[in-house]
Amino acid sequence: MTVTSAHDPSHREALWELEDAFERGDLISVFGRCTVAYEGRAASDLGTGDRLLVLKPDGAALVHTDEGRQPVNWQPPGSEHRAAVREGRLRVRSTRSNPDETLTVRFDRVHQLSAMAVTGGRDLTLHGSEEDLRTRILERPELVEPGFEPRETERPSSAGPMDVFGVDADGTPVVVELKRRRVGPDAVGQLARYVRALREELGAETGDRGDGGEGGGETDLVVRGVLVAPSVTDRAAERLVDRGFDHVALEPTPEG
Amino acid sequence: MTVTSAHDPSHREALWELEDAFERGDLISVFGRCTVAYEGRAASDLGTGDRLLVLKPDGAALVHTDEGRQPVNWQPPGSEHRAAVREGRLRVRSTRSNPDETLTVRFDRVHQLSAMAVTGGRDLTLHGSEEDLRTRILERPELVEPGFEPRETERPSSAGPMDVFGVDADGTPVVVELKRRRVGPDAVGQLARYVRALREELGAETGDRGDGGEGGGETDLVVRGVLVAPSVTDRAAERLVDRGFDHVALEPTPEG
DNA sequence: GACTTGATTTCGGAG
DNA sequence: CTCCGAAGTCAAGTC
Repeated sequence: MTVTSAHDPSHREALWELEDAFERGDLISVFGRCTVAYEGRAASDLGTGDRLLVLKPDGAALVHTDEGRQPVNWQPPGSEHRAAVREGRLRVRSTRSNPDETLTVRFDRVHQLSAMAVTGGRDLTLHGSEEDLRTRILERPELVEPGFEPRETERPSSAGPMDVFGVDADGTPVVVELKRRRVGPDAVGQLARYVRALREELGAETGDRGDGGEGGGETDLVVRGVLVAPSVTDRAAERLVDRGFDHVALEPTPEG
Repeated sequence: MTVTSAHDPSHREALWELEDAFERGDLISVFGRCTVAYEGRAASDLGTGDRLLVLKPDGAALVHTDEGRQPVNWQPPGSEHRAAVREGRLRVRSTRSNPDETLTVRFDRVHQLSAMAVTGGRDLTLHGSEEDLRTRILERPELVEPGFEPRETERPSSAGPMDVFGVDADGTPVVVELKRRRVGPDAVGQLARYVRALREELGAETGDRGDGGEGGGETDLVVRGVLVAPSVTDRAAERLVDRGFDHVALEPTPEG
């Protein structure tokens, strides 16, 4: 494992090290006093201060301050890094196209520069995702409700693919929307789109009533909607009732 | 500006440096060969490999590989960092509560460790956000349509606050939903929620017709919905027509 | 605290 | 390439 490291390098030295590191495909970390400018989908400016710049061989660039999980400025993978000394400062610029975006970091001083070749070991195994929830339901459909029979996942519709499509004990079609965590009103809207699309597809007699809510009631709903999530917000619960949909409380993995 | 730097430190040396850096409130960068384990809202494991660990004094922790804008593992601000030598490895652990989450990085070897005190210079001026779009519309309402009069921003409703509420040239109430970029069907659903809520609030005669789409037409809509965004997807456009809403093509800043 | 929405969201998959 | 939805989304503002 080769690690390059330079303490308080001159701009020239830093430039050489950066260009070598770009060439080698290293992962790079630069501490220094700098300004940052971004222009692309939006535009931003950041005054002088000490920050950490991370440059990745895939084109990603991250400018981090001492706070926050998010970089204060960045450039996504696919960008191209270039470095130069301009007007007495070390300028690092990352550009990409589609959309055209440019991130420019200008260093007054570079305090510390490190670079390391990094390959492999990128495969993360994650548990507790929405896919885990789907697997759980397909293996134990009764967790949705007794008699539920999944028929298809990612079933296409004019509104896009629905998470799980199946039928209940009465043979009534059921659209199931899965969420790995507590959900708000948007998820109900999403479920409603799929249910509506399926009702239209099946030529359901009821059209899309059930919207109005009060009074009418959900007579002869030929397509049911079920939201499977650990819990729902109050507003989401209201909308579920309005639409005549059901909520099933379920975690992506057994006992959290 | 004080920068601490250690090349190929022993675990003991790295531990001392880390603990000092925690004490000083430094921003820390660690290159090394490590495994990563996460447990909390979900759970994940990452096998041995060379990575960059960034530790912030606000509690944020980031594990970066050579690819991607996103860290492969992380801990949000508010966590607490601790370091120790265990079983011949340098273990760095960040924990937080609510939700209870733990990130554990175990280093076989530390290649390079740097730390620097970083304060201030965190104020970013960003242009091109949704707020800029709102400002633009409030200053030049005719960009929405001739005769449009904004009356309120963030107007509350049972469905949440609407971006802009106003009236058109005929005095008809208008709900405006703003998006800084091209939008899909979800934005139309969001607008529909606000429009429906306002119709109910105003005791509108039409309820929420206009859904069925074909035929009926949008007779006597007492509340209009306008989506302001640079552009919309085909599916979103269909839903706009279904609902009887309008789209106004507008960028958050002049000549984007 | 919970809730809602925006974001230079990023990311992955399908068409 | 665009479109669509998930994410350990994060982060900000409000209640």
